[in-house]
Amino acid sequence: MDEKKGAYKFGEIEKKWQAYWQANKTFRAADCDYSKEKFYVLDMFPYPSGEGLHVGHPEGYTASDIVARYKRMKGFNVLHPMGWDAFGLPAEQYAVQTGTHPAQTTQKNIDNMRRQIKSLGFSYDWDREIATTDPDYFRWTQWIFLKFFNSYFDEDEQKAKPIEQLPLPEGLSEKDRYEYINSRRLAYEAQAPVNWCPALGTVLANEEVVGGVSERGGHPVIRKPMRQWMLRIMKYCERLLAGLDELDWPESIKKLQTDWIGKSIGADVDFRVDGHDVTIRVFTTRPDTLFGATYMVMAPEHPLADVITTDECKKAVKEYRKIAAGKSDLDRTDLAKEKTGQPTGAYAINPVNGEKIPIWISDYVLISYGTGAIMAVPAHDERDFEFATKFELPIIPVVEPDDAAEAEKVRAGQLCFAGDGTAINSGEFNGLRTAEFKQKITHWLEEREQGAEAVNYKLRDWLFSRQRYWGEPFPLVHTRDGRIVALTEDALPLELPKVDNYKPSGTGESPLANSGEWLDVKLPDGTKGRRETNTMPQWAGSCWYYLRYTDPRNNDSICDIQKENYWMPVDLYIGGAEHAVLHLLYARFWHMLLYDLGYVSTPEPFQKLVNQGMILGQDSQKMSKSRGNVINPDKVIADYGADSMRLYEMFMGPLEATKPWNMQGVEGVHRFLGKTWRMTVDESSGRLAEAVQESDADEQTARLLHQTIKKVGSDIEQLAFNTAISQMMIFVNHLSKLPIRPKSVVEKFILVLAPFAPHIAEELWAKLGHSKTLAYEPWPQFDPELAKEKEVELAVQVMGKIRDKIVVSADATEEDIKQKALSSEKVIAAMAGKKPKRVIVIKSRLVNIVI
RNA sequence: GGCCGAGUGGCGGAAUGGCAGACGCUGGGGACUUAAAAUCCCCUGCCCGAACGGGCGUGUGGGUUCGACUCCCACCUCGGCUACCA
Repeated sequence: MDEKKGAYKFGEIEKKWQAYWQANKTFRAADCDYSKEKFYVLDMFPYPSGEGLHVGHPEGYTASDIVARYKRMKGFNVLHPMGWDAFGLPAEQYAVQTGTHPAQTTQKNIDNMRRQIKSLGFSYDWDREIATTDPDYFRWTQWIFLKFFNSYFDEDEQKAKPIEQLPLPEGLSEKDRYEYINSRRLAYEAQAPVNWCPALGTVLANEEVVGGVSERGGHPVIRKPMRQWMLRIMKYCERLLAGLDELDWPESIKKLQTDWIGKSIGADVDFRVDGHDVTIRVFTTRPDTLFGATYMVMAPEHPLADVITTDECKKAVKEYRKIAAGKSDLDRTDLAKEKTGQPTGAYAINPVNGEKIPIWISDYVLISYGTGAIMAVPAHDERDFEFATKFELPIIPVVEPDDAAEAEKVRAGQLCFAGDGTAINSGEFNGLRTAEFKQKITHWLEEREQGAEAVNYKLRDWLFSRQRYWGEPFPLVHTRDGRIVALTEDALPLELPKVDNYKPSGTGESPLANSGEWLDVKLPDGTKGRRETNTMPQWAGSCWYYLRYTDPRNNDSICDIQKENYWMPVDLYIGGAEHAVLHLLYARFWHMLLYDLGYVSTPEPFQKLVNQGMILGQDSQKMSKSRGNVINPDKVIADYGADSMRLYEMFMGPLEATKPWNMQGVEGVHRFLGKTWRMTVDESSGRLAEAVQESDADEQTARLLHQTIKKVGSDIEQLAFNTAISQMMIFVNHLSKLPIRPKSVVEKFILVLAPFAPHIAEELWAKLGHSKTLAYEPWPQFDPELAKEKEVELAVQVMGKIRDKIVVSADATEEDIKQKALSSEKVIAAMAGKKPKRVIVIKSRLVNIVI
């Protein structure tokens, strides 16, 4: 078999151009080039796993690369970087098993994934590559942590300020002063529950707990309070909510963040406890149902539970609290299970009517939300209704629904109604509508100092420490006299110690607690102390990496403010929807702090966000090893080439959609590239095809070319890559049939193809006689006049049914079209002698005759 | 349970108020070839019909409109996320 000299040899071509781009630094982004408009297009950087790339990664990366390449051709100065979110559990677990340092594993995985990513020909500026595990990078992650530690939140101005500016009350002792300041830092220590596995003697990350037991070994996991570092994200709830309005993000993601923050407005109400000098505060969004409160529930962890429980109930309550403490989160929230609880024997006094109501403890009330206690209104709350039904507690309806049938059931205590209605059984408030009642009763409570309007958020302060080795160490020292001292900025980076053993310490502390002399510190003033042994969570590094790309080698600051000012914000951010809440919320939070302190110039980091959809296996199931339906990108690239891979990923369907892989589809786009090749190159000689000549395009070809330039350009702007590719296929199908293919037409098409399939485009561009890369060739202009059809075919409907088609010139008047349509024989027949009542003419579409 | 998204040929999808099924895959037929691969050409939603042609058709039922895959209401199914937040 003769190997054709000029066949489309994608392997060689792709290697050649990747080497060219690398050697010429083709995609290096120039900082602060004010002669061009900037465009920052960012991918969510990957965790460098041992599995390497899966086909989901290149989906987003190809989309962003097409935009980056297109924008360069449109004259933009494009920043398109890539890096590695390289701290994380798998490398550490591997270290525990094998003793290999996680840094080694990480480096190996990065090298492999970099090779894979490069083999797809993405136009990243590799000079800006970063890894979160690099001390030159995490030095600044630690630096930002110090900013949190050394800042407080000014409530009046609703912004963070340096801790030195914190106004101090007069006359504080040194100790009080220290505590006053500490209690206001944006990074603070607190006791918080962690997933403790007694059998393994370690704390587990949430993802290591599956179904309430440890992923490894299946041992029970309980919640145990431990000393933790927290970040005061709650201070930013309002700004995190308000900022969403300005962002060009999918509405569904904005809603997810809004719901995650979970703002609700209601009232705090104080209930006196009968026979005790204490009050229990509850939060409710329905103060209008106070008259229907028939009991009260406290979370098992509530600090007053011990105080108020009567002697008769002590034993049962103690037992219940013990069981609750041993339950995992999952057990507690399992809806299938029945509600449980114990009476404390104590009674609370309802402030609106003086009624005595029993106080229970139950784990359906969470200590972490609101005040950790509720007033239960079974008639109007599903959970209370279920609980009251089980424990035979009274149900008093106080809101009457508007629907009469519903109202009857509610009155009979048979139906729980949580909507708005009219007040009943509520004394002087009877007859009020829900909204008005809420206002009045809140005011009433305020007057008597038994309650007040209150706002609550679901979002908790961010538990920021992990009991792990492979993370950023906290730049903090615990002194022997019990103080916490931050390292100075010039002491950064604080690197991880070398350890022999990556196993957890067994005390619940991180493996760093075993790391000998690293732990002992002598501060510059001579004070001795022990280093903080927790490390930061994986989110830390990804909270600000987009900033580092603007100035990745800066040794004096996170990034130069002028460069930051030039490049930020990110104009287009593409990544998976699984980061809709956590990463995107945490990154916005960090950005706000840096904004408050003047280190960045924009209030929000990511202007436009797009989520790529999931790619399923050929069997339309989620790809997984166990199903054996995983597609290996290396294999696809070896068999069909990177350009085919890129093209197929985009041709499968809309970017945001979930869609199944299909190898035959890859062959389809591969055929298209082969056709494009043969349209331009003579396969036997490898030279330009003879049909490609200097000549003018015929009218139809010119029209199709201009339509293609127009459609592909606008489709890229809308990220509708599948339809752009389909248009290019139509074009190639047409042009390759022509015996003479005007060179200028071929050239323009190659430029249009280039963002999608850059290797073959570069090669063909060279064959067409150009000596340098097409990466910065201007995007071809289309002429709207040339793109217009001369004649259009219109459908003619009679009463909405198509009866004939007519061809008219594109500039025919409505009257011309009407005449032509009405004179059609088929139309006349269909009208069966009736007179047209109305004739609707939609130019270039159709005519509808109403009779 | 809640929220979000999606239901269109044998398959991925296109059309978001104006000719449903572009483009690709699959399947069928043909050309080229000693033969095969590759390539090229034609056909390919369903039903009736020899054909011309006709009828039906975008998850289901209703509605708005001259006209609905597209807008509104109700329901069904599938997928993703979430989990007692008072």
